[in-house]
Amino acid sequence: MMNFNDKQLQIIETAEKLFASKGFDGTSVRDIADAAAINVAMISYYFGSKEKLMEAIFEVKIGKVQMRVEELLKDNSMTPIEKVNILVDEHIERVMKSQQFYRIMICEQASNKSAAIMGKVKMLKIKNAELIAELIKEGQKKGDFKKKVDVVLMLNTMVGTVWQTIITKDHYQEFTNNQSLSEEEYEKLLKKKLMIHIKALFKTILTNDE
Amino acid sequence: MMNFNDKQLQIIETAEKLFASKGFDGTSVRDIADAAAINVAMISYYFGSKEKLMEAIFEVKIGKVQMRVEELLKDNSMTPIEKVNILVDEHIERVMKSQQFYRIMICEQASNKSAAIMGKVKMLKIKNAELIAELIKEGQKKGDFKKKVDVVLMLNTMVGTVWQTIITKDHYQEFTNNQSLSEEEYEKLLKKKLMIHIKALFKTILTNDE
DNA sequence: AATAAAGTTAAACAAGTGTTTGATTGGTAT
DNA sequence: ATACCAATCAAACACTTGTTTAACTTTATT
Repeated sequence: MMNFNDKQLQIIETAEKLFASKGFDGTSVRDIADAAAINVAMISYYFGSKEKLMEAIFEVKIGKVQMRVEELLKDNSMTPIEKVNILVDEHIERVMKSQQFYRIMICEQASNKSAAIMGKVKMLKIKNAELIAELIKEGQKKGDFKKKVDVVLMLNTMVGTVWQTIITKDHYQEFTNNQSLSEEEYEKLLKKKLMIHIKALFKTILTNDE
Repeated sequence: MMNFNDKQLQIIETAEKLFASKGFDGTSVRDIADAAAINVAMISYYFGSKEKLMEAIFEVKIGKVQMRVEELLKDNSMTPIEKVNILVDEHIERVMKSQQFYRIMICEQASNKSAAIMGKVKMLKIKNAELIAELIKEGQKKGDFKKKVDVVLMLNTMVGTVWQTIITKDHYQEFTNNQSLSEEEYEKLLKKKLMIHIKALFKTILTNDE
């Protein structure tokens, strides 16, 4: 894991926003340099290349998520059920807060150009799936969860639903008669709805035996 | 709705594949021309620009989906429950079959650069949501479905789960101990799992009253 | 067969790309 | 003060981008 200095972090932050709104290819190194008020050469100087800058962005973001999830699952003052619920809430909170970044991530995953980035994402996903699978097992032993649970499909439903809701939020604001709300209020409402919706789905997935 | 001749359709088909695997910005008009064995100028000649070519791709694909959904929902030899199940199955079948195209669509949506394309996608989504909302109402009248159903969230769960499963299918093949399967077999298995999973979720969303 | 239109081409175009260079600055340690 | 090294800069580099041009072949119409 690399350590970045202030200047690098400033560039990373600026680039993250630009990549998110205009895409990786759609953003030139000069755009980044202008927005960050630095010279173009500094990007190559600090990161080696535009591609490596992107990797640095992912490294920072993914590292944070990884740490938080591990911390939560280690905590043994909570039951598996509680942990799953918090996992859902925090995932939604996180994605809603850094929508920009997740837009890049989606694009990168969808077009899987950079092997380095895909590798990082894959590692994160696998690691998380393993941790959560263990959590589920714990809950099964306690008798809280049913015996057969497909962890991957469950996580895909969470991640997928949240993503799809964010991506299409503008489409449906009209449809669901929420035009009167400010963007902030509407996002708050969406967040709340999502949390209830996904936790309800998880309850079915985890407990409804038949 | 435009009508395209054979040459145009050939270019559309080639471009679709390239855009899907390398992204819109990642694919040059020369790449397309080479792959389609035509001269670069033909793209401008037939479509006006690279951007308009992309729009043409979306027009063709979206038109097909729109028609099929409308046809299915009009059919009155089936109950609402049956229609919902078919809707799920056909969605999964469709996305699995044209994974390439859906990768572009996801990227386009995530980075919303082209207003023209976003407009087309939005129209499709709204139209479909309206049609399915009507279908749900029908089911509610018959007493098959519960009273409060959030159609948008329900659709987001379907679309999102399928998408996420496809995007990350490589990550998890190892994790779920399916390395021995060929890619074709693994996709078949995924498709089957997805259909069961989502229909189960829909059953909860549509009927589980509490 | 003559004329017009459509299709196709290689080459040129202007603009933008990521990266490197080599000079210059500013601060730190000798 | 000197030497040193990292930071910063404008400029240049080599290359790719999407699009247009103008010449040509092919096809269809009269």
